[in-house]
Amino acid sequence: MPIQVYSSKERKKVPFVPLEEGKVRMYVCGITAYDRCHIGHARSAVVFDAIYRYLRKRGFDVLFVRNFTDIDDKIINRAREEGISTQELAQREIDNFYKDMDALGVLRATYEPRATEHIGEIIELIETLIEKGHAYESGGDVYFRVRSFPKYGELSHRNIDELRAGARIEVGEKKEDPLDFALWKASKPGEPKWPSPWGEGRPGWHIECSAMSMKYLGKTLDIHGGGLDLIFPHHENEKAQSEAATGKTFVRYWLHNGFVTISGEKMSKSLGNFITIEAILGEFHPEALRLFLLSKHYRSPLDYSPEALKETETALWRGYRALYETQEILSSPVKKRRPLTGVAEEALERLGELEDEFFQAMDDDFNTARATGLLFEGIRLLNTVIEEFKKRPSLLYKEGLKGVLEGFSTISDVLGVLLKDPAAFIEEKKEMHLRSMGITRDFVDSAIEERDAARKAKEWEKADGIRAMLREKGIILMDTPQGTKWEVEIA
RNA sequence: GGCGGCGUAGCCAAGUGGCUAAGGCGACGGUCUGCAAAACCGUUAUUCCCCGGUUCGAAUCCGGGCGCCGCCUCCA
Repeated sequence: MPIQVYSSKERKKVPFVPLEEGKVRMYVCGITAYDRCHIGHARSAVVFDAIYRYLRKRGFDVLFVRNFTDIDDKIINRAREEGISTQELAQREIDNFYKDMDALGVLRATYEPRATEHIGEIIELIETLIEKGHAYESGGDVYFRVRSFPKYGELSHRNIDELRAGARIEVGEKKEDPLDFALWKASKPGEPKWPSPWGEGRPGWHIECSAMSMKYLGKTLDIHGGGLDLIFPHHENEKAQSEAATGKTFVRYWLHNGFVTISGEKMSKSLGNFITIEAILGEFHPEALRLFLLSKHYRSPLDYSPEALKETETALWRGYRALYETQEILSSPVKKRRPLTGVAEEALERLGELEDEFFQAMDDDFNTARATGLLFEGIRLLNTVIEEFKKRPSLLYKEGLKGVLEGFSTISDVLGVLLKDPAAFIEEKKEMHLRSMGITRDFVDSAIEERDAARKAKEWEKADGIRAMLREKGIILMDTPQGTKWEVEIA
C-alpha cells in the first residue's frame, strides 16, 4: 500500500507515487524574514519536519528545500523603521528562526536558499516568461499575464471571471489586467535594487519560489507545502508562472497545513494577535510545543491555549518518567530468569504491534494525531511492564523491553519527541526550577535528610511539615524503596 | 455572493460502512504508602449536534435543519 496524501488541487486523498522511484523532491515555503516567528510558523515547520522525517524513515531519498524570503515590502518597511539595512534585518530574523527551530527539533532542509542569492535565476525565468508571451514589461515592472494561462485557478478552485469581478482596479494601474501580478518591481529611490533587463529593481514575491524550487529540484516537484493561506494567491501564482515557463506539471502533490487559532480566533500578523515561539518557550518545554502541534491532524485548525500546552507537557513528563524507569531496569543487575507475568507478556506483545500501526497511521495522510495516540499507548504499556518487573524482577523483562524499545523509538524519531536522554531531561528541568526558585540542591538534600530522620523517629508531623514546605517551592517528594527522590512540579 | 471545513465523554482529540468508538488531560474508586507522590488497575460516550432516508448493518453514505469557523486581500 502506498502512502495516501491529501492534495489540495484534487481535494481528496490520492496515492503518493513520486516522480522518480525512491526519491522525493519536496519544497516548503519558508518565512519572510522581518519578524520573530509565531506559533503558526512553528506548526508549518514542525508538521513538514515530521513529514520529512517520515518519508526518510520510509526509505525515500528526500531532497528538501525550504526557502527564506529576504527581500520584500515588509522587510523594506521594517528595516526603514529600525534604521538598519534589509540584509541586517533579514539575517537577524533568520538567526532567530534557527534558534526557534533548533529548540523545536526541526531538522535543516537539504537546501535553504535565499531570494537575494538567486536574482540571476529569477531574471532568467522572467525572461523566459516574456519570450513566451506570458509576461510583459510595464514602466520598469514586469507582470505575469494571468489570462495567458488557461489553467489559472485550478489549484485554489477559483473562477478567473469571478476573481476579475472582485479585483479592485487601482488608479494609475500599470497592469493590463487587475489580476496580473508582479514578477519584477522597479525600485523606488533608497530601496535595495539589482540590475535587470528592465532597469534596476527587485523580484516579486511569488517568482523566487518558482526559480529556487526548479533550480534545486527540477521542473516538477513531488511535494509543495505551506500554510493554508498560501494556496491563493501565492501557490496559484507559483504554479501559473512555473508551468507557463516549462510547459510541465509544476507540483504533483500540494499539501497545506491548517491554521493555529487562539481562543478560537484566527491568528495572524495582520490581526496583531499572534503569539511568538519565543514567548511560548519562555513558559513551556519546546518538546511540549512540538508534541502539541502534532497532536492534531495537520489539516485541521488547532486552537492554542496555555492550558492545552500544559496538559501536553504533563503527558510528555509521564513519557520521560516511563523511559527513565525503563532505562533503570535495563541497567539493573538482575540475573534470575523468572518467567514474565501474563500481564507483562500481553503488554509486551501489544507494544510489539505499535510500530506497524504507526506506519499505517502515517501512511494515511501523515496522521500524527493517531501516531501520538499510539505513542502514549506505548507509554502506558511500558509502565505496566515496569510495574510487573518491580513485583518480580527477572532478566526476561530486560530482554523483552530491549526488543520492544526499537519499534518504539521509530515512533519517537519521526515525531521528534521523547528523544532526549530521560535522566538528562529530568535533571535539566530540576536545574531550571532550582534556579528560578533561587534555591540550591544542597538545600533540598538537607531538607530531605532532616525529614528522613524525622520519619525514622516516626515524627510524622515534622516530616510532613518539611514535605509541605518543599511542595510550596514546587518540589515534590517521592518515598521509594531506594530512598526519597524528588521531582519538580510541572508548570 | 462564490468556495471549503467542522460539530465524537467535563475538556482536547483519533476513528469515515460491520472488530470492545484510539490516545491525552481532568474527576472518582482501588492497589502501593505511616500519610503522600509517582505508577498501575477500574469507572467516566449503549452512543457520535438534530430530524428523516439508504442499508442486513451508519458516528461513518444521502437529503434537510441548527450551530461554529476559514478562504475569496499581505499572512504559516
